[in-house]
Amino acid sequence: MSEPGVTGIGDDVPALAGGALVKELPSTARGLRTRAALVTAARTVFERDGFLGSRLTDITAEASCAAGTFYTYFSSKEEIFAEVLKAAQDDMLHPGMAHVAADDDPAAVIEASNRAYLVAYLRNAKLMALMRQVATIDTNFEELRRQRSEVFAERNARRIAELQARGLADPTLDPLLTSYALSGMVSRMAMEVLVIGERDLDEVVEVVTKLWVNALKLPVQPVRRKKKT
Amino acid sequence: MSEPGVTGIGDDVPALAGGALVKELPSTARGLRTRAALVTAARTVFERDGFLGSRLTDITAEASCAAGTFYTYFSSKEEIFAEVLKAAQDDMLHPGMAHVAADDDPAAVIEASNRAYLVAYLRNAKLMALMRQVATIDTNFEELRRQRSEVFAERNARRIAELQARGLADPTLDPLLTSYALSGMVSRMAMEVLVIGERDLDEVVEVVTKLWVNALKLPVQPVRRKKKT
Amino acid sequence: MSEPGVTGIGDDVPALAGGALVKELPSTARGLRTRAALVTAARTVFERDGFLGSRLTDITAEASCAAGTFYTYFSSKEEIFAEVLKAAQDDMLHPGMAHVAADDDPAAVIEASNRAYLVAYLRNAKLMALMRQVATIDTNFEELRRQRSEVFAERNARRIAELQARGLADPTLDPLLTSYALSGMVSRMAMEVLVIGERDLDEVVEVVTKLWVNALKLPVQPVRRKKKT
Amino acid sequence: MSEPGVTGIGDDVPALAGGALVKELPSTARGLRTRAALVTAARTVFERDGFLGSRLTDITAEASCAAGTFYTYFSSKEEIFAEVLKAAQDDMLHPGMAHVAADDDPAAVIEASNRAYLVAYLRNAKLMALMRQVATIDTNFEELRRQRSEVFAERNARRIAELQARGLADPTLDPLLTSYALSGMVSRMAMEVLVIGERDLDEVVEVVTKLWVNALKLPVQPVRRKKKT
DNA sequence: TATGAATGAGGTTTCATTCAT
DNA sequence: CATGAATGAAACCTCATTCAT
Repeated sequence: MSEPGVTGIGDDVPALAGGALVKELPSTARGLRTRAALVTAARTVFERDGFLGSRLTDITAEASCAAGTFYTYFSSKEEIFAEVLKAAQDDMLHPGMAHVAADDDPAAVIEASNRAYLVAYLRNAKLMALMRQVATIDTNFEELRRQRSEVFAERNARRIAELQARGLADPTLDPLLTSYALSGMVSRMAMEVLVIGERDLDEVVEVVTKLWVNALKLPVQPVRRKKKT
Repeated sequence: MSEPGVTGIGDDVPALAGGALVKELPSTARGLRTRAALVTAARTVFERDGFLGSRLTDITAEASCAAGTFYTYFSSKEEIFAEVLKAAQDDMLHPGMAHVAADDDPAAVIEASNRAYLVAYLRNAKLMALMRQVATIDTNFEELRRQRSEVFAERNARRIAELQARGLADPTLDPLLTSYALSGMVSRMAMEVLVIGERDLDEVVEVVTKLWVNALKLPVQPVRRKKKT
Repeated sequence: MSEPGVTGIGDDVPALAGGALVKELPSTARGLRTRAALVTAARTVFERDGFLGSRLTDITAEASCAAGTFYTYFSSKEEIFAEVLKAAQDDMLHPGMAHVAADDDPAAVIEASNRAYLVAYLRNAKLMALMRQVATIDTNFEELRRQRSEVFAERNARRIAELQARGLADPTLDPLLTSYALSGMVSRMAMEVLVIGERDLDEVVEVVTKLWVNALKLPVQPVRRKKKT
Repeated sequence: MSEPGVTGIGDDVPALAGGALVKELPSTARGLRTRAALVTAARTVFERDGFLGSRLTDITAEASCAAGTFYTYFSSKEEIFAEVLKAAQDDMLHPGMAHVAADDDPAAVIEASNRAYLVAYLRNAKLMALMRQVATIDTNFEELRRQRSEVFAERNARRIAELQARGLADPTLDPLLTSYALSGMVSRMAMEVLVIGERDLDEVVEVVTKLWVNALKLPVQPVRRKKKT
């Protein structure tokens, strides 16, 4: 969910801290309920007050439980934030990415991919902004973010290389760097133009797709226009 | 300095707070010296520990003065940070942007522009990272950043429109959105690939320039290769 | 307790701040104990060092708790001072005002009233001095004091008007202004002569009562001397 | 000026600190000018912000001089405040107390005396409030205030004794205590009713005079009504 | 598990006072 | 005498974290 073409936050990228120090899941039903309430409350509070602006007691208050209860399940604000991300990721694993026939023309695939990404971004805009903030504060999250970008960039780089191999894309472009640049471009547009600038989704999809196509010098096929979301 | 083609941080974009509530400059030489020492110390400390990680006493210690002296010149960490930005901006007003003949082919202009931007970015990489952090923390700086992006995006949009008018660029692209996208792309590459990824400058210049050229569908002229910086 | 004839600090005069922003009472016994300890400690410290001279840490030290604990229950020195006043008020609600038969002669009523006031004043002398100090510092307490004076002045004014109606008091006196003057006189005597001047209580009671009686031109009845407290 | 019948602040009561530690007067004209400017500025600032609310730098700023200059003439806020009082006292030494023939009836003398007091009080209301505040803060000023009250109370006590000796006043009243009570009454009315309550001067003069006369049981002479101010 | 009071380190901020120029 | 920058002690206040119940 950090880069276009993505279908979830972090996908299978391993969680923070490697799992060693993280508290175990509660065994009782009540425990599970409380824990879940805390995670939900944390997302609400974080989105309302920002990561820095939130106090643990705000979160426990929002979850209607005592301050001390927090430490039954988490050991820090960072840890519960990671949990919020994970929950959101689960919620985004099935972004309903329009299935495009594998033999579709590359431009259509790119457009579908970009649209799916931007739609998901918009739906989780606040969380994305939050993630951006936390990444500048906590090195672990910065690293997490970087790892994800890399995963996606590499995936897209493979696609680009493939298109080059099929003689469809400009062969003089370095696939990985190109992928970083174009993926970053879409991600940037999502925050700056779509969310902050409040531009229309279709407009943004159109322009980034056109720029991808042009940049890669893909041959333009007879347009089979897709209906809007 | 937030977007490619830029030659300074903010250029003539007005500073934060408009100057009304800001403490006035000291009248004596000694005062000016101390104030300057604080600004220098602040940059050092901020770059070393981050904005959040820095305490005012770290700054005064670095400047070898008493804690109270800070308040003689500034009223908050935010205020001295703004001053650090301003000082850096002055330092960057003459980035030695390679002069390109006005009649040069557009690709050459774009390349020069991108190179100048990336070089300046690299030189102030830590400050840029800092700015990114502060923008996610303090709305005023976020706004400042946005205003600057806008200025540059609009400038580049005018260039693009011009190229379209001259029949050199893809006329179907919306100039402003395209500008946002491509400018953002370079800015993103600066931080992610050049600074964090530690990729070679020339490599990055080459790829972003090629992508600009392709994206705009500029005609490629016989290459007159520029010497490296 | 600010004016003669009074039987408590503020009686039913509403407390400062209306209770809206004030922290709520703790729910546990331990919390109530700590809170009470703080209020007691505050009174001790305030009476010893004055309001201005007291630091919050003096209060928490006296209450044997950590500095931060203060903020669990109060948000400022003013707030805990209001609480000290309230506690004292409760302590003074039953000043054992000598019951005087309603058909007693007015002079006897006045004497009993003045004596009750002065006795209570003496018992809370330090707190009264404190209140005087705080009223000159904090507008809210000044206002509180004023409201109380008004309440009592009006009550006494009604008594005076009644005596006038019964043909017992000088009918040319404005009841309200007279009440302000005579009530203020007793209150002043309490602080200046009784407390600071350390004069004998009976002496003061005698003179202020005689002055009230003379001033109102009450008829003097055959004296049925009351035994001293 | 602290009690009725008074014609100046402190009259000849010795100044604070006995004169030992107090800085000497400047010898040059410039010095005298600066010092005077500081005293004037101090009164302005104190009356505007209260004693506690005023910072030395506010005073020097108001006097248009440097912070350090303050210490050329005074060693503390208290010291300059004493100086403000002294200056005001000089300004009030000639309150134009209506001259009353010595053989006038006592009631007329009392009325004239009360009126003069209340008029002067009104003219210096802010300073009086200030004095009240400072007296609760600084023991020296409290003592100063007490000494003055005493001086006036004793003076008035002598008058009362005289009236008793002439068979004009109730001989059963203790002259000193009575004086304290009645003088305090007027002083109290000045602040509470005249200044804070904004009642009409004549009204207040009338009631306090009548109460004095009644309280002392002075014989009422055929009224030779004085014209109002 | 849940509670919520208690803790106290750690930062900020003020301003009377000094002193070199 | 005047200046005004520098000083630094002193107080405030917050909030993550612990722990007895």
